[in-house]
Amino acid sequence: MPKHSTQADTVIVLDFETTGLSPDMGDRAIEIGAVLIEQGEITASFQELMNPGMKVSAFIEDYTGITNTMLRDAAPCEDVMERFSDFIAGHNLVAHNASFDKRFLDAEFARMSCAYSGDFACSLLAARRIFQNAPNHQLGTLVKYTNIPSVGSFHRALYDAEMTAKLWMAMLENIGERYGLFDLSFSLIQKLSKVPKKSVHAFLEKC
DNA sequence: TGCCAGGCCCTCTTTAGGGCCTT
Repeated sequence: MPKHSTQADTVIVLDFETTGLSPDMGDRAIEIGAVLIEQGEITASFQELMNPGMKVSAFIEDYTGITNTMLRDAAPCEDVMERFSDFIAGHNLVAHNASFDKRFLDAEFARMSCAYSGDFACSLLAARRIFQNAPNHQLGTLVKYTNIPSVGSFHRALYDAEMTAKLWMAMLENIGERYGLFDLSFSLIQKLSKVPKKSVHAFLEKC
């Protein structure tokens, strides 16, 4: 879908579980989870395990709870990513530490000559500016810090995507209440995420 | 043989180093 047709009032929040940290070093995706936010509510979701064609390490099995046995019968990455491409078509994208998920999305899509039209925003960069007093900016810490109810398992793709989506909405609400901004655009949060921390207040005052 | 990420961001900075965050 051409870039100019990206829907401005919706966003997809996504999270990858992977075999490691770097697609450039041969790491692959093993699970994708995502939710669609429309008008402040989660209205759709996507979750699939995928077979990376290699064994995952004991560390990854322990870290994610995703075992080699679970992946043995999963669909190949290419099949899952083709379905995921349809799910995200036309939407802007959000992830916690988006540079990580963007690298894997780009790498998996590059293997199948697939592209996407949306822009990325990073909930980690935004949270570092909006919640400057949080103990740290790991997803789990921010979920507790913002009193988001949490009853699932972190480090599974759909749950992390859901928690990131709720964090994203909490950040929009926080800015809205503090600065009287109730028509926050995706691009404004992108710009906020590049503002020096000490200039965040002045930036939002001008909006 | 041994090693292996990358981007952001702060500071004791910019001719650099190291912590944070993601799996």
